[in-house]
Amino acid sequence: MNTTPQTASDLSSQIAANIRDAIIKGVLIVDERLPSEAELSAQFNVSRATVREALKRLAAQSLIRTQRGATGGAFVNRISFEAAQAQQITTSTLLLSMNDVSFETACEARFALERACAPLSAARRQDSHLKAMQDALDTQSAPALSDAGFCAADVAFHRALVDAAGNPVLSYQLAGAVEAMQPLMNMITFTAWSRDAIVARHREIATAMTTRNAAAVAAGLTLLEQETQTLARTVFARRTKQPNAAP
Amino acid sequence: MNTTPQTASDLSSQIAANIRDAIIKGVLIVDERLPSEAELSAQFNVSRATVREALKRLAAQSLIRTQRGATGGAFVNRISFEAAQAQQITTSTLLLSMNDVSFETACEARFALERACAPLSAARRQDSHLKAMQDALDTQSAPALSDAGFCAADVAFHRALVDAAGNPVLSYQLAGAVEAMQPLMNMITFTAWSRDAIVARHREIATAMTTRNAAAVAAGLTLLEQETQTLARTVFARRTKQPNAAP
DNA sequence: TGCAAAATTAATGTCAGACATTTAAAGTTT
DNA sequence: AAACTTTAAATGTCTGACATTAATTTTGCA
Repeated sequence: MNTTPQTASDLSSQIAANIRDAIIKGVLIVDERLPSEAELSAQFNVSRATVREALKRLAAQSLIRTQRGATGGAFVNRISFEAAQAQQITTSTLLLSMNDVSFETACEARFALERACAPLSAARRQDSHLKAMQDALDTQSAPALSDAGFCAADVAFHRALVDAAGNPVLSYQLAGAVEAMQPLMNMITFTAWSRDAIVARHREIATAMTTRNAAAVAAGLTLLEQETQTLARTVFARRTKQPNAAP
Repeated sequence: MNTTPQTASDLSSQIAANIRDAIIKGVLIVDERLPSEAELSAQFNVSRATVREALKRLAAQSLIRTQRGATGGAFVNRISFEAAQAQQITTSTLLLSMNDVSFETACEARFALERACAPLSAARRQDSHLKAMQDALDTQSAPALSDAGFCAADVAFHRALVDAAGNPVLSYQLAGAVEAMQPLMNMITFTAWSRDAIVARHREIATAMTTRNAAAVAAGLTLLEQETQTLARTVFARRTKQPNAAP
């Protein structure tokens, strides 16, 4: 397995890596208490400050949690899907914004992944998922909605679609892809016309979900992807011709 | 956006969250230097030790890097796909092992995602990808190979398939799904017969990739998924009947 | 003058020890 | 027995010092 082979010269990294490996290999199990900071500093022969820096690193990855008080200490954390998702979203968002990933590439990835859910979602969707999609649709249809609000409802719609697959692993993996697209989508100014087009596709997809028509869900997603790509190209092309509007 | 709404009572968490938000919102840009630890401790009115714990948290998420020496300091890091992948793999692996996700659920997610790549991979694959797949196949065909080795080659095969899609975002998102399955796969003891079956499916997929037959790639993956699920069910059923062998 | 060696400096990395705060458990009193 | 108090053990924070690193400046000599 890949056990972070980075040669970290500073002690706190080494200690963090050491404990991390113990957790990954199962030497330390969930909810087990680590030795106290004083004991760890004795074991590793470093100061308490150094141990603490190592523990903070692990806490940042949700690998441990700490508790104060008499029976407190550092405990191996059971990573929850929620915590993992939150981390993944942060990382994915920054990854896209910092590596000038093209809108095209990100969009393609997102819809490809979402189509992967279509068969499962169509088969397993509950009424709650249909309702969530309908609510998002209603929000998106409001004429006075801001662009940011429109995008947020868009995310809600697609997350409902993904969650309908009833597979938490799938939901987790896709959270990053769907949410990380939001800042890129926010760069687009949606005209009333383009909003109508998107909402129309969403409506088709929602209908297909209701009738459990997997192929139609996938087809709707493909159509939506094409229109989104076209829209983005148009917006970016116009912006290039006429570089900056008023600041 | 979701900006880690956790009410962290300790100062180092608050400071870390503060700086993290500044990076996410673009107040601090890539390669920009943060104030020195002494300056930060003055700004936030805390000791240097506390600031350092905050910085270590950010470093653990690859948000910053630090450099020693006269012109050193903490710099906003450009998160690389590599670093993000490594983190995602660690998180995904622990997530699966700690939440007793069933083999079935994980397997379903993995193949669903992989099928999402099939059309793109078939269309864009280069000779290098075919070669990587072929190499993995050759490795898997060796009769004296250990189970762990067989699984490692399996991962290599599927990663080549994913990378062939030529979409770095897709590769990043799927890295977690593919790699995190490995420990679960390692729980299975592959008989010679089941290995042959898997290799045969892989061969079909490789052939379909060569001829750029997207539908055949997807079909091959579906077949492989079904066989893997059946195999796992068999193995686990036998293990339940006859709980522990020699330790 | 030009260049190499040495000193300077500014930053992070580490240490030691102290005190503050939190929390559970043990002890005490009514 | 219940409520209160004390104790102890742990993390959280602060202070000040020294070690180490690496860029920059100064010095010294050919």
